[in-house]
Amino acid sequence: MPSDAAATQKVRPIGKRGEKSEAIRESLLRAAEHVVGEIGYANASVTLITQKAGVGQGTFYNYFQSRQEILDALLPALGKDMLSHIKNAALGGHSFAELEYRSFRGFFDYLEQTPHFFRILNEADVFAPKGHAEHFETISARYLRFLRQSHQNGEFPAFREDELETVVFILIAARTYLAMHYVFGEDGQKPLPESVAETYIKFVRYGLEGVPRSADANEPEKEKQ
Amino acid sequence: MPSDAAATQKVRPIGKRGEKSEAIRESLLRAAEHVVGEIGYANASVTLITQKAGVGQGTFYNYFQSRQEILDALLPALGKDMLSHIKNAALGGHSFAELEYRSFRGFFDYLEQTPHFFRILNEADVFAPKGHAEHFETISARYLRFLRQSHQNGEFPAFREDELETVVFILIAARTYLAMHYVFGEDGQKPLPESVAETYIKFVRYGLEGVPRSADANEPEKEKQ
Amino acid sequence: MPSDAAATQKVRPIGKRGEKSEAIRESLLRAAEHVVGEIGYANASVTLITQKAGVGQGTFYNYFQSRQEILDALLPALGKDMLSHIKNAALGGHSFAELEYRSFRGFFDYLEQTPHFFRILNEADVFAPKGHAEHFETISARYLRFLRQSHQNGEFPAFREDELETVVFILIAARTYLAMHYVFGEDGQKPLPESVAETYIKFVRYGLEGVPRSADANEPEKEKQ
Amino acid sequence: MPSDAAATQKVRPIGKRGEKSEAIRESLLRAAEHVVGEIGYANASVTLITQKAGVGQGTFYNYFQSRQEILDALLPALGKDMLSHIKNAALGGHSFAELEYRSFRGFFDYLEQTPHFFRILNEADVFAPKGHAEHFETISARYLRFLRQSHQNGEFPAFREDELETVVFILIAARTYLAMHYVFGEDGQKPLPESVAETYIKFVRYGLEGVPRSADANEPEKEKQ
DNA sequence: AATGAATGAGCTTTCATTCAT
DNA sequence: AATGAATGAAAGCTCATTCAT
Repeated sequence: MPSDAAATQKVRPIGKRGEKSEAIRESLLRAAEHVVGEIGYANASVTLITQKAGVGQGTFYNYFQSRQEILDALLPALGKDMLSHIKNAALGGHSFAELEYRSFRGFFDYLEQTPHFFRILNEADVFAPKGHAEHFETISARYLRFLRQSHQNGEFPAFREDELETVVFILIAARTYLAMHYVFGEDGQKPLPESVAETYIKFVRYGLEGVPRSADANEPEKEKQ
Repeated sequence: MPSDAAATQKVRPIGKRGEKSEAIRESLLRAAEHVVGEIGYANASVTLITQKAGVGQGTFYNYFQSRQEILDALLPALGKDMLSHIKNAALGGHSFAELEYRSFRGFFDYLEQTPHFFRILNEADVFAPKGHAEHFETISARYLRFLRQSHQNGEFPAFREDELETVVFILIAARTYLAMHYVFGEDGQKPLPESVAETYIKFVRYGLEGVPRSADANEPEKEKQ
Repeated sequence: MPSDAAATQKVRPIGKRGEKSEAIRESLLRAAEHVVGEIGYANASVTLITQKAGVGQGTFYNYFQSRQEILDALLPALGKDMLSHIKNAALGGHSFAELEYRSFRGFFDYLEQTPHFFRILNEADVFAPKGHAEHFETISARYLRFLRQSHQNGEFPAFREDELETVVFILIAARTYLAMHYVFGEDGQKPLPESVAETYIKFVRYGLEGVPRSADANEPEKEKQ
Repeated sequence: MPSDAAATQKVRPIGKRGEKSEAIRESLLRAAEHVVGEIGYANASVTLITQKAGVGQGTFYNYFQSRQEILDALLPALGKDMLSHIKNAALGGHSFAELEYRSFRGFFDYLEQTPHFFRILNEADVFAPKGHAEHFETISARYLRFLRQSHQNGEFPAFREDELETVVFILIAARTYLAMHYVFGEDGQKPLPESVAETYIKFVRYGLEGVPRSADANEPEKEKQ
């Protein structure tokens, strides 16, 4: 639930000591998320973040050692969010193709409801390399586990297990670029066109599972819903 | 040959007026390329660039209207370079798979000999959006033309022509991320492992061309060279 | 008491928070006054001002949004000073002529003890137009009120009330130019010669009040003091 | 005749050597006049001036030793113009009042047809002090001669000759301020209201010549024209 | 004599971080 | 622990002037 009303959030002091501490930290992270999401890492000044968080400027340094530290903390925090969203979205799928399709859609759902996320993700590579690496590590590891499992279940036998990592990178890359171009392209944010999702899943299924060469394949058997 | 020794290059005045002018402009671009490649757009100050170029600070503004302008000029200039390199690399291929494989290798060759390029490419999205958009436009258009031609030659009949754009984005994304992780991963620059290239091309071929499900496919028939 | 020794003033922190703040702001204004008074608006750099004020450069922007802002603040601040000085000087006068004479002298007294003022006033027209307009508005309005009152008391019946504004401009102009030439002329600052003051007041009295043509007028009845 | 079409003037080479030289110098002065008149001394860069003059940047320094030099040359050059215009305007007047009135109008005529002039005059005090002093010297000397003559002819007997200088400063000041407020006030340039001219001349005539105290003077006998 | 590119001093402004309160 | 004022390094950019051609 990274959403939140726009204006300055005032930290409401809660009961125990540590809880208040935690609340401020949270508040700063939330504020940073908004600020970065709106104006980018480059312009996310400590002043802006603390203002949005409703705390004094100096307070910042009681919770983070440097501006860079909070920037690096941003993506991993959101990443967890995203992962759990995707996990949910994938529930109920059975075959690899089903699961992949659902999680693909889950990813784009998440983007739609968390518009800041993509900018944070995208710029992190440059501005929060540590955070980016950590995030990437996490999601690619999970993705890899998923592929391995499918592989052990006998899917895409044309690939050796040690090839799966490469495939993971390709799939993550694809998602990201498709988001970049179709969702966050020139004129504001739009939903991903269904046709793009279908082309993607077709390409991936064929790529991994293979398909008869003669393919009359223009009606991919995406899950009936 | 954008490479060059590290230290300050001194501009040697050449014969005619315009030639010298051109030489300085070139020199500044070259310097910017180095600086950005090494420390990123964010830290590429005009001072650093002019120092590296061996000219006075003020001189910069005789050739570029602003710092941003040279940053935006960087990628398109290098992009041309890259494209012609890849074109060369692809010469002699016949089938889609052959051409794709060769140009894929060509891309990674280029990265190897132009180590700055990747950082410039990667950060451009954030720091030189105009330049990045222009570059992306160019390469995806070319890529699309290539896919369309193959499609008209009867390759990957499982895809409709209007799906090819999506495929192009996936392929470009894949290259980029593979470069990011295998070539510019944690410990300095390394060549792309051949196994990764093979996995990539296998995935793409299957993805587009299809393959018998029973695939004994672990010996991809990449072109014999 | 805007006077002060030349060198860097060190801000002595006073008791309460707000007081110190106010002290620094004052200090900056005072410093700006000195700097502008000595080398003119054009050369009054933020660096110079903060140095003279004895604070760090960045501190400046905690108190003023821009260099221009402090420049615009200068004249209105001093203008208030001047007005109250003149008001004081005029106390006790009765007729128009008496009041005018006293306030004229008051003006020149003020210049004498606030030597920076004149340059600030003079250049403001160009460098701090907002401040200048505000100042001019204030003093001409006050002057006009004064003339109107005298007029209602039956003085200078040769003029209609709507002519008084024009007269005000003439009188302000006269003061300013006389200061420019006699006080701040070529060789440093000098007091206004009494003879000039007398000529001025004679000219104004005749101009407004009239005088017998045959005037034996070389002994103007300026107030006996 | 300082007027001239707007765009870049191209210097047309004329017959003799020295003439061309003179033409370029003239051209630069003319250009500077325009530039300063439009954007003020502060923003009148050498580049702008040479561009407007249609000569190379470097050429400037063949004709003036510094930017300041041309700025100082500006007002005296225009001042001559103005003086001859005023002289013309005054032709035919007989009494002091007549002559003064005519030259006063002549001054405002000149402003009307040479709109740049006032800005140049006004800012010169700050930006071209040498030029300003020279100009002021010239015009006040001439004015003084005029007053002296009238004085010797028996006008304003209430004043001693040594008082006339002070009067001159007052009169020049008055003109300038009236121009500033009525002609170049807030909303662009406007002609001087006739009523202001009348008030001025009335004030001056009375001031110098005296008038019966009982004055029913609201119909000043300005010259019948 | 005319040129215009090269230069660097100097400007205003931003902002992460420190630290006294 | 919370604060916010103070700080100064560093940035982009302008422009009068020089000078080689």
